[in-house]
Amino acid sequence: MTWTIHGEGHAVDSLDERPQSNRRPTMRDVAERVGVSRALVSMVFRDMPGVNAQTREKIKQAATEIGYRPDAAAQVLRRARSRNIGVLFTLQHAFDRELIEELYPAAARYGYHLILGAMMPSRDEFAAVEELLSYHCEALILLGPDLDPKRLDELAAKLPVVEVSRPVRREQVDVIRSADGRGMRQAVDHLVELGHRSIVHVDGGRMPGAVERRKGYRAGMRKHGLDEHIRVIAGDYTEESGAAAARELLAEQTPPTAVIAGNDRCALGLLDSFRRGGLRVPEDISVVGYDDSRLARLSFVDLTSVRQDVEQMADCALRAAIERLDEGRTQMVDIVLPPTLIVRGTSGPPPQRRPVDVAG
Amino acid sequence: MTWTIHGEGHAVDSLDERPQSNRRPTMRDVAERVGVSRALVSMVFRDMPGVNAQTREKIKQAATEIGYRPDAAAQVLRRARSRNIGVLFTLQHAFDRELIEELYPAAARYGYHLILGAMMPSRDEFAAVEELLSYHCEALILLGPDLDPKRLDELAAKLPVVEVSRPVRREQVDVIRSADGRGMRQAVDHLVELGHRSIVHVDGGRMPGAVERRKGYRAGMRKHGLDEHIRVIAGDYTEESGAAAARELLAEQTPPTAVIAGNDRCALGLLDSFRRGGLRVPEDISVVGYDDSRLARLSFVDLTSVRQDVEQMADCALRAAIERLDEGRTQMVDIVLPPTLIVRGTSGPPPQRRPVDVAG
DNA sequence: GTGAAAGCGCTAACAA
DNA sequence: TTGTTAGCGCTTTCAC
Repeated sequence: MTWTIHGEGHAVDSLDERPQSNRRPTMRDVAERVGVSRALVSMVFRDMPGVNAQTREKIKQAATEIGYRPDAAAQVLRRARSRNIGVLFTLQHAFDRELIEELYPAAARYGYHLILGAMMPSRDEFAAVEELLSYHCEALILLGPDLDPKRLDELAAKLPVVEVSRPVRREQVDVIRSADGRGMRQAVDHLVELGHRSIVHVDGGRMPGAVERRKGYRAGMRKHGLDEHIRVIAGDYTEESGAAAARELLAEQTPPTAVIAGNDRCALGLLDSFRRGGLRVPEDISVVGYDDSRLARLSFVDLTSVRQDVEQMADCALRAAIERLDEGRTQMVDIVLPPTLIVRGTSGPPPQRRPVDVAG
Repeated sequence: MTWTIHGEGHAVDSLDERPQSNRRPTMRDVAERVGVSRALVSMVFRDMPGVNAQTREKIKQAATEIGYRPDAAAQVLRRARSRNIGVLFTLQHAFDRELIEELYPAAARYGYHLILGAMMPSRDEFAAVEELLSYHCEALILLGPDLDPKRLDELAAKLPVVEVSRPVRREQVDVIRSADGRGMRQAVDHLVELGHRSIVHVDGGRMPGAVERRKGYRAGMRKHGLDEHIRVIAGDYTEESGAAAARELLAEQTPPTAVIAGNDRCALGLLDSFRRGGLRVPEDISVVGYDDSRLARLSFVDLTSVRQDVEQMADCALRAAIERLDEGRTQMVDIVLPPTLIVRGTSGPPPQRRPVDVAG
């Protein structure tokens, strides 16, 4: 291991370097500087009415001057309510990031704070949840994590829990999701309208929404009388699973004319492997994804995909938590938002072929 | 907008549903249950010596029974040191996630806690930093964010600040990065050894590490006497910029035989567009990425790429902070870790061509 | 090996 | 409109 270090680590006579041992300014410091009581400073920082505008201004300014900043720990400790909402995420899917992005403004709108809790191979669910609870989170929003039902019930007995995307069906766990079944049916409709009949689905196994998407695919196919063309290949929402499915299909005599992937990552694997296998998309085969992720929108991917309304999902998730927190709701709620099919360049009419299966 | 709601939001006579108004158990509850003092319980939870093993056991068990969990807010408030380290990230690049993943175990090793602060379009740097400071973070690790130098100096005057990947060169800001210049030279060496001479670099503009990578590319080319083949196309670490560069190159009479991308995302754009343009990789053109991200490792991408040692970067970042916190270091440190070229399937010998530029 | 007591910085109820 | 007061749950001396 080679490294370069500029500057050695020797301590100096700590006098001016950094205001060592200079404890952080407190409310008392601000109050004394202005010559008012601490309570008044507190009111100013909580934007409470009943403080002379001039005094308010003086206090704000004094605070800035001495670099005062409210102490979240003290606030959380003292207040009856923390107004903290914990967000448990895994960052495994681009969708997580998009949701978190939307959660921030939504939380601000409702006067709540978000506390992020990462769940990772190096940090299990338990550690993450404990941390969130130790910071007085009043509710939990779960983005990706695969908590087992028992644990979920335990948590939900203590505080409001909202699952996003995973329709868990526990008595006390709210669920926000998009109508995955409907989204899939839209995808099937779209392909059928283009003239496809042999449409395969590469699914997402046990991943969030995968069951509904699979069902939606089957229902959509049946609706068009394509029962005998129904075919699901097992996958897991990864590029690899898409690539594997593509290789399987490429090896066949009569590959399908269209494939609907469980999500965009899977679609990406399909796209790449089909093209490497010599198929043109969409001329030889159509591919449809799910999520309308950043990936799908890239000009060179240009993937037809089903879009979930992330902004609204974020808002609903927060609202679900807040309804329990502030409005006394105790009944479970399962909110299903409508998805939208975004047609792009990877879907088109099927290739002309000798009418070999006009049996249907 | 359509949605389905199962269950209506009417409040019930709050008696058994959820232990309403049941304040969370405190240390006092545990102490009373066991019949000891609160101080003792505190010692047990801090794993301090000097507590009878049996008593310790009884206390732990009582705590579990009543569902006691230490209150982080109270701890942070009371303790002289929070041992919290704030991590400011953007999630724009896969690298962020990998680093965070490694930071957790590293922090645990040193007895510190991580607090995540997301910086997003919907949440500016200021809000994120304020939040971290309000939770008594003792040091800040910056992953992606593009703080301006002035702000950086201000922060560094208050607490240790460690930049990962961005060599910012401020008097008091520690930097952990990999030797991007060296990594690029390795990439150039590799391609030259394969027989390439016309090697283009699609750079990363002002993104982290881009300057060094660009310099490394130039230096590498010069080392091999390929000065006149030096060519940098402007990019920004996105797939789009790679795709644009590829289109530009495809339109040329004599495209280069190899391209080194500023990062893997850019390489992905290059790969896709080259293939769509009818070029085979690596037979017609070689492509090398940077970061060795999850993307590069996908079997169907199989990208030759330069790997940064994420685990070690995480460890160094934490150590840099801790050296200032606990060991009195006050001199800036700039740690440069060696990268490794990972050769995969997108680089190979250049195509045989009429010897048109054997001038060099 | 154990317990009593004094706050950490802040909020909220009340009094002036 | 402003000030007083009593803790929130925990840590940390210091005395027993």
